[in-house]
Amino acid sequence: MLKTLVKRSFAKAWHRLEANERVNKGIALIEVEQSTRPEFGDFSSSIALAEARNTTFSAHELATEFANALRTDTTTELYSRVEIAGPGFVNVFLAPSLIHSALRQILEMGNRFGYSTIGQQEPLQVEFVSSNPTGPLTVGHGRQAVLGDVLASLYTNLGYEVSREYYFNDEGHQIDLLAQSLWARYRQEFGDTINIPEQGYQGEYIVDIARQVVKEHGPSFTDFDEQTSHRFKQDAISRISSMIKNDLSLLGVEFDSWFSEQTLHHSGEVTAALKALKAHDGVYELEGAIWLKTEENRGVKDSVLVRSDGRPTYLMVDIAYHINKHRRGFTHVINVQGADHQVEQSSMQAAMRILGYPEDFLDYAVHQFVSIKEHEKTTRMSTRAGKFILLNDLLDELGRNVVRYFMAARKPTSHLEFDMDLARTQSLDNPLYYIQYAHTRIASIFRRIGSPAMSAQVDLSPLEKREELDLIKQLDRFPEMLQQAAFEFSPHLITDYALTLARAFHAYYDSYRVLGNQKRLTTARLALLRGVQIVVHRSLQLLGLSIPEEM
RNA sequence: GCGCCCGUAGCUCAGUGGAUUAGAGCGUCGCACUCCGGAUGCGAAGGUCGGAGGUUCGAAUCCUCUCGGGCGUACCA
Repeated sequence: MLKTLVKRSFAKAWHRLEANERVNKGIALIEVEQSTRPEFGDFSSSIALAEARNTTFSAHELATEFANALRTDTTTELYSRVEIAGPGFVNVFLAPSLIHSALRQILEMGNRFGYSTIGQQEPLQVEFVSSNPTGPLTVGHGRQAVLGDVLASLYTNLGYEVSREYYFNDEGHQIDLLAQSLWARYRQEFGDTINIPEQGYQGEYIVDIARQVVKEHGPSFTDFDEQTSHRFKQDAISRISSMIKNDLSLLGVEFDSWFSEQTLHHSGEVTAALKALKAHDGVYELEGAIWLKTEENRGVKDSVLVRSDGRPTYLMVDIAYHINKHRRGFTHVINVQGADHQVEQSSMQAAMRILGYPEDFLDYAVHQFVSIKEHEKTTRMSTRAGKFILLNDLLDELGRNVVRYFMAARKPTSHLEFDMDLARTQSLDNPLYYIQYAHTRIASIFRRIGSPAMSAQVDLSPLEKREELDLIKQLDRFPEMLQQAAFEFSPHLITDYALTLARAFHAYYDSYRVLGNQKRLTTARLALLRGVQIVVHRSLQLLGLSIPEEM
């Protein structure tokens, strides 16, 4: 990577500068950044400005010294020019041959470009969606599904051994309510006036399920006894979870494992988890309940683990679940969750601390909510009231690619306003198609010439236009951007990057002709297009979007 | 009250310490096709980066206060 090379050379030059007695030794942080304007070169450093105070030089004098140190480094031929500008910036202009070598590397790597081995195959789990099987997925879940799925791909790309998991709350109060709601709807089919419980589920889908039960079993369930309750529970769960799986699959999201909450209860892991917390002095009793000591973390008060009637809370079970994850050998766990789970996140982190797990074991990728804007009206989601826009409806109308793109293109910590009218009427002006079109145009030119294999040995020296060198520099940034997107839980960096790259490509392609009489030039430009194609391909792939050859 | 997130162009959003032109898409207005796919390109108009202080050589970006919006603040899950 170009930046790495530059940074290394800067560090070396700075090291030599430290021989000067007017400079303090060994504390400078070498910062290199990509220049924002062409006249500032390719990379620049403000190190002289930041470090002048640790020397007896002025910032400008220090920059001069530093620039000289860079220029006299004869071991490399990185720069065509080194300049000082403004109050003390040092700007370097890369030699074209160096930039060409970056493209050569991309051609050599092909579709492996951007992969990294940082993760060293460490087992990492991404847990996401994990919606209760009490109703179909909403657009909010859709955002989480896309976020989790892309993060999982990103970490795979960084060399982690990634597993996607869905945690299934198939036990507890909400499930009881679900069964009761289904029972009420079932009896209503026979004209009985049984009401849905106050906090129960009102959605139309419960009616559909009730009708199916009627169809299969008739009026045979006359009382809501233990057996019927159990039956309705399992029936509702299995039907709703297959709805959920179906929606996810339409979105292109596949899980490696589905973890059932019931298993934690049956295996005794919940009890064991409580015991472990007790052994670490992490709990206390008050008013007949057992509480977790959260040490007033981020303004969050202590939470109940075991109710006074002896039943464990959701948090208690969740702690057992995380112990289970740790035992399964995951060294990193990323939980993707909505912003409404803040308290749980703090409590869980506290529990992990109490149990002595490493600080980096558990991370939360938090995302804000989604609202749908349609005809100037904004609708918010609420599952229980039965008023929500279903992910399924969105997929039906817009298709997997558009939905995934819109969900991924926003910074997760920002509220996402999904503009239906825009998504519909402008689907042809959609940025997604603009990116895909870049790939298509390149695919088309290679089809036309019979798609010869592109050798990395090709002579790239004819690539001397500023647009060509800029394109290569953009391609070269790809791996670094991917790392940032992964570590900052920010898939939108990929969509931003891809859009910028596509723009640069379209502009270039419009003003320079690739196929021509000059063989060397044509070959070199084809190599450049291949490089762009590789990176666009990889971007779309990581986002889970289709990569069209034709549109 | 307390905690977290957000406030940047008409709309939807990037940018979270760097250089007297703060970016993109959509929308508006104008221009460019005998040419590798026009799902394209070029240009224009449009912003005191919610407000006020502060830190710094340097602030949309960091700190404090403040105004506005969202989400929490359950012996719900």
